[in-house]
Amino acid sequence: MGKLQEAEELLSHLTLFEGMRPDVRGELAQASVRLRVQKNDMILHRGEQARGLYVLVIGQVKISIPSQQREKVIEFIGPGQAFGQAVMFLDHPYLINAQALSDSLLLWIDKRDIERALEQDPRFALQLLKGLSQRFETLLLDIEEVNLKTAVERVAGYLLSQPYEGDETVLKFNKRMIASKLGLTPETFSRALNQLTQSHLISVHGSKVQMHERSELMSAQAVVQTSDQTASGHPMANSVDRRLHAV
Amino acid sequence: MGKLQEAEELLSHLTLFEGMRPDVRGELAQASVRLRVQKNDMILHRGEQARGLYVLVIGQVKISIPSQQREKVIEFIGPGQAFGQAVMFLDHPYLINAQALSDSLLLWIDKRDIERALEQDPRFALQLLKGLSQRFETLLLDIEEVNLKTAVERVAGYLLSQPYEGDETVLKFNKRMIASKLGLTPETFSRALNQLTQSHLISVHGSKVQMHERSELMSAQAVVQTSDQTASGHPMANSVDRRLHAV
DNA sequence: TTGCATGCTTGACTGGTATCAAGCATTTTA
DNA sequence: TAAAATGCTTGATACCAGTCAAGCATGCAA
Repeated sequence: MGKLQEAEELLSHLTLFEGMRPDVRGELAQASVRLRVQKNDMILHRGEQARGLYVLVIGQVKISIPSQQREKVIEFIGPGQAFGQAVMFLDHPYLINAQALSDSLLLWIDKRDIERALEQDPRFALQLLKGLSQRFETLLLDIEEVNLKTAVERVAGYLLSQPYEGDETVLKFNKRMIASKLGLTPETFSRALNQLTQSHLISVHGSKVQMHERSELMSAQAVVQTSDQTASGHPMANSVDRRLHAV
Repeated sequence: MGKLQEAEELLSHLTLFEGMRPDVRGELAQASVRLRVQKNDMILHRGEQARGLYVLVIGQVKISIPSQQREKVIEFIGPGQAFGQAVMFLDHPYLINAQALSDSLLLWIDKRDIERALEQDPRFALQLLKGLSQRFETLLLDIEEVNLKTAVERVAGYLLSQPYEGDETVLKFNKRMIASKLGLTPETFSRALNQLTQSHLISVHGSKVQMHERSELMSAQAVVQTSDQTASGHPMANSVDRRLHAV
């Protein structure tokens, strides 16, 4: 019966379970449920109670906030990433929907098994914390973008953040979804691509985008200032030193 | 020398350290640095390297994303809450600023001590995970609001979310900051309060806000749909049952 | 092949929020 | 108490993005 070995094999390749004690990982492998979903299947709905977490092994998943008028895409999940953790630890119902964008293979692990592993292996706890932290930071950056950047800037930023070959990127999702991820309507997204084209920074053919001058595109992205301006009215060479005078 | 007992006493009252093994908590208490900051002091800057985390014991702290044009307030931290964790686990520089809004007492704990405690006490890991999850959810809700609600709706929602006595709320921060938290300019915030006043839903006197009809104010808040519409084109009574046919 | 749905683009228009500017009120400083 | 800074409000205006609508291209189905 190779099922168990197979599951262990899967887990051992995922960052989330990296560095774990083999025996604890083995138990998780045994507890994990392997599931296949088809393109467009809903994996979880807003409002449902969370009973465990998901790890995507193969495929693509869309995380979004549903709304009658229009949904808001929060992020695209790729292989190796987990989702549904945050809510699991809080005993809240899900705030988000998760939908398969392609036929996918997932692992599902029950909350109780997660907590048991947590108790036995601190390295697993650390991996979970890292994963959550990563997604937290991503949300922060998204909030920053929506609040401080225009449509064209966000689109430029998105293009630059994508993997590319030569000067070409291929959009991995349909434009409607990318627009939603950037907090835009499809129309505005289309017009933003148009503007960048007019400025000779890119050219678009379907889902293929050529970026002619990455450096110029970066200036169009209007980066938000990243560090060490001394805070207005509170000059401070190094806040760590200053603040570590214990009381 | 009561310093150590004092620190232990402090920790034992904070949710983050609840349920910990006393000896591990003792070590954390010993490792923690107690620090006082004054109103308006910067506690940490964007771009700095994270070496540990902070727990607010007394006071108020503002977490914000700095920007030349205008800052974006992410959240207000109250006593008992931790901040700076997310980045700590990732070895990234901070994305945010933290500034004291009033004279405050904080604890600072070095990353290595946190990780040591993590290894020894899984309950601490769970508390950390819960804390991070909570803040993750909060960010999600903020993104939802910015994307799907108008200024007036966001202001109504904010007022309803605040603690109140009778029909009165007292705004705990200046309006400029609240506006930024809601992703608005101070002008728009002011006008939104005005609109709600014109509709006889509230009346404002300085930082005191009277909410005349909470129920009507709630309808002005235009709640986003919360659950179980069956997904367009993918009817499914209960996704858990359906998806748990393991492969 | 035709028909129909879906995805994307483009145009005209609207509207909500930001911006700029002025003025008042309150608090802080001298 | 006066002077200055800060916080807040209000008005006029601008502009960015959303909405509505039409049209085209592509892909899928009959």
